[in-house]
Amino acid sequence: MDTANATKAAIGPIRRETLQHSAVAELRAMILAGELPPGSRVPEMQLCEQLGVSRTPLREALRILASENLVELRPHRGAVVTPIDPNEIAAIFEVMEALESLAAGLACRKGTEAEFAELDALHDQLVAHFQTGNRLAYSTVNRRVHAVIVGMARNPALETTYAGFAAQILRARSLANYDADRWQESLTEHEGFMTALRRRDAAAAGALLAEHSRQTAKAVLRALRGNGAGSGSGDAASGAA
Amino acid sequence: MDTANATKAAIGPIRRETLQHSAVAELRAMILAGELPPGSRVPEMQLCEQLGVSRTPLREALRILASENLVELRPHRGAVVTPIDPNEIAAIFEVMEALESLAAGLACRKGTEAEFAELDALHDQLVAHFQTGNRLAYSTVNRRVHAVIVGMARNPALETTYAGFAAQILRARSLANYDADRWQESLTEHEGFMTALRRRDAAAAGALLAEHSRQTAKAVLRALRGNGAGSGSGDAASGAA
DNA sequence: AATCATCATTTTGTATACAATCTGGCACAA
DNA sequence: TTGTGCCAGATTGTATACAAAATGATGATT
Repeated sequence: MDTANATKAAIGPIRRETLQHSAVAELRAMILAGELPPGSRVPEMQLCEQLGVSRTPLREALRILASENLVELRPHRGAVVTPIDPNEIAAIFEVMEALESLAAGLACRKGTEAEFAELDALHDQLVAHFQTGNRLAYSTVNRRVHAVIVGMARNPALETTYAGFAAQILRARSLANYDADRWQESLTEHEGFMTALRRRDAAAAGALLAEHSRQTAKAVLRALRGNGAGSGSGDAASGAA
Repeated sequence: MDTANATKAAIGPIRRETLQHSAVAELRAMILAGELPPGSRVPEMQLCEQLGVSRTPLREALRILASENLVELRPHRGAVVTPIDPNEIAAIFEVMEALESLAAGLACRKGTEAEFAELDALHDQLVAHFQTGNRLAYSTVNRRVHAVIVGMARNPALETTYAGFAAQILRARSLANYDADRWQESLTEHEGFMTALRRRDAAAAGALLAEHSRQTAKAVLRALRGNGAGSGSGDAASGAA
């Protein structure tokens, strides 16, 4: 059957993406880009004509996004883009700290030479973007560095969980441009755990990445709370960062 | 959340649960009970008449279960109950170890006296069930102990993530009755981390719960692989437990 | 004037009908 | 016999129509 498919595929790459799948991708992009701001209502019919699909695939897409915590579904009351609750973000960072530490340790033991080389290359880009002052490029490469480290852990469960939390944090960051001083600190911390990674020192790398995560959390949360951009109601928010 | 629901329910228990929601609950129960065995195909129409709902809510329910990794959806090819892949389970246990350790540490700092008392009571039940030889009751209480600890961490993100992984592990356990010797070991480990928890010793509790998780992983994976019940293809499975 | 009940509008939840795709088997030719 | 192309059945993806619930406004009553 490979030959049959190959023949057909060679002639025409049969468009084979379900509408719901592309709807999920598009909506997720919209939300992560801040196009649909946190807390905004998301009427189904409006999105239908916006995306050019009917309600059925759109609703299924919303269910998927709800499972990623990108939207909230209230029965009979519609969907809203999940508001950024500083307490939720603080909680996510608590878990992220553990995940990054785990990832770093596993990466030291399971990463390939090629991956370590890629990490080095990415880190060089990071330094370059810092010196150029290109903030957007820096944070893009920054995310990629962490993603590569997580990937090196050879753990799909970890990877999926990490990606979900990373998306939430990205959303939180986008609405609170955080401290400029933090930039220098961040790079210094990157230098630190990169050194540990180059030595394949699992314990040190884990500890340093955890510390990096903790400092990032502190900065993001300070920006979030200072900004007052969140829509959540504060509670036991103190002890988190 | 119980209190909020209780308030409304107290005035008028307007039993209005959407069909999709109850369909999710019922299907999830079926899957976790092993009624729908891992790997089995799940034709939509068959489930429709079995649950007495139409395809629309059922499909949305399947999407939700897919996001929990309880079913897999292949486009145009239907859904199957997610097969138990020992490598996947090993990966989940790796993450669980980190999560349990995190939870124990946080629980020591954030748990209330009432919760610690509840833990003690549950532990007593655990001992009783062990002495009685009631294995089913033991494992039920066992799960509850861990759930309470996780709940004491006051971290919704952690709680949700933990619950998802716990469900997967439960499924894996159900199809491989694991070692009887393990039972005694398990109880001993429970005694250990309970002692640490009573002292509110976050570091020790974290370490002991991580160790407990690691030992459980080893036993479950040995049973899984010995049984040959999984459908996955083996790879880099060795270093996990 | 304020409060409560009632109703119309709007939005979501569900069912069903139609279109596209996959699977398996059959006939036909080499 | 073996391989290929094609067709029929079954299953999924999508659209639309209908039912139920929530929201907001309107009017009556106190």
